Amino acid sequence: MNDFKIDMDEFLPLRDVVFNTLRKAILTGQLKPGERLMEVHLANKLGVSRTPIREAIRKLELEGLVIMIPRRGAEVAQITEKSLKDVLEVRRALDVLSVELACERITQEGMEELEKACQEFAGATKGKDASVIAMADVKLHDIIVDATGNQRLKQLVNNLSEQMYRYRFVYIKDESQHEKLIAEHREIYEGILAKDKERAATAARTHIDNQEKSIISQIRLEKKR
Amino acid sequence: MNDFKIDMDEFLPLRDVVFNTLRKAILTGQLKPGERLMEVHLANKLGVSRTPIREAIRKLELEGLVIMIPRRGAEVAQITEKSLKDVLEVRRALDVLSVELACERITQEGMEELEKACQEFAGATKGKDASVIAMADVKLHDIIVDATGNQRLKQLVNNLSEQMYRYRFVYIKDESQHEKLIAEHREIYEGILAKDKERAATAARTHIDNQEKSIISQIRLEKKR
DNA sequence: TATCTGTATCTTGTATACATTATACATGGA
DNA sequence: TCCATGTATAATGTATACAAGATACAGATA
Repeated sequence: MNDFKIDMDEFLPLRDVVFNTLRKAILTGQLKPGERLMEVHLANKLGVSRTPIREAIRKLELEGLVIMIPRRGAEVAQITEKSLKDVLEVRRALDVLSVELACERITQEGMEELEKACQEFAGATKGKDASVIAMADVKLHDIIVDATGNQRLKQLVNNLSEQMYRYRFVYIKDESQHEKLIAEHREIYEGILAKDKERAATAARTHIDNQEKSIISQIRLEKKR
Repeated sequence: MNDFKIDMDEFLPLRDVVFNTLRKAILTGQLKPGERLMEVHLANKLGVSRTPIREAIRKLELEGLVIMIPRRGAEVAQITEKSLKDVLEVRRALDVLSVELACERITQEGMEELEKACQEFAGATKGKDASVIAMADVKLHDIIVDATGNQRLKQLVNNLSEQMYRYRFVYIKDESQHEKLIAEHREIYEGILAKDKERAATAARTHIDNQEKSIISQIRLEKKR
């Protein structure tokens, strides 16, 4: 369709490139909780000056991914079991809102996309590549928030989801869970198709509940080590 | 209790002072939607260099209060009827979540504070000072989100609330609404007291619905001018 | 030995200088 | 008259220089 779709990062201001880079590094665990973010160090590593680094850090601070200590600088925020429960508590409410609104507002095409996404997710679980599965999962959920037509909601849900990317791979890799995940997605799909808010909401809640269990148990494992 | 409670802004980094200043200016309407934020201009006006100005703008950008246009700079975000409906749609869900969690988790002291806050709000409406009423309103809602014990939820609700501070004063000044507001607060209080989630949730929803009506009608008025 | 203090060093906080790009306006040609 | 193009201006994007506070460690003192 568009042969010129090159990497748009080339045209972003450095601060945004740095912001995306650092964020990804934090979310994937390359930068570990508690690790200090020293400006000159990062500037050398990324080959830019301190200015874009600083501006990126300001944004990460507001997103809650780093915490600032005055006159000492920034460090990667710790993720505690409590903070994760807090995030999931909010996300549960917003995911429920999303599917309810989707029931009201989704278009014919949206519904078709959603069905395709369900099938593609199921297909992805047949393969072994966790990142493919993760992408299929993201796409499916994106279709739902897009169907709400609420930009703010989409932004918030995405932000909250990203906070747990680190832990996502674990329950996505766990093959014994795949059938359950497919069924949960199916149930959400059916709920939206039937425009049955109650059913869709319940399914969304269950979906989050299961994620929460999986992630929390993983955190406890990590803590013991 | 603490005689040394001086203005802590003295000790904040300039970027935070600037951030708070600009944010307040936007939320109170001193900086109008569409108005450009030019760095040198602001730097001169506030008597600082461009660096803290830029860092403050990065944070405002992430908060959605300003939008960035590449190589052109920042301007105050426009608030459309659509964007306001989007924000309120999310806030409705989070306010409902807040009161439901408060039903489960509020302490004895919290409940007492809440009752006091209700009374103080009613008292404030007797006076003519809109900012006093607004503060009483903020305090009341703060007690509720605090009762949830969920920091993330608190942060998000506060952020979403702030987006409408500009319009708040209108329905707060409208004396004919005061009795209604007091009754709505009372109903939320009663719901939480009775630990009746359904009742509290319904009251919270009604509270937002009424705000929405009031603010939307005001925006339509402004648009006509 | 323990504690305090002073200093060296490192890091952030702030200001400023330089590079690059967008905008406005004037000038010329169709 | 209208449009295109060039140039001046002004803004942002980036880098660097300078100021000031925090940390660590050595040495002095009790």
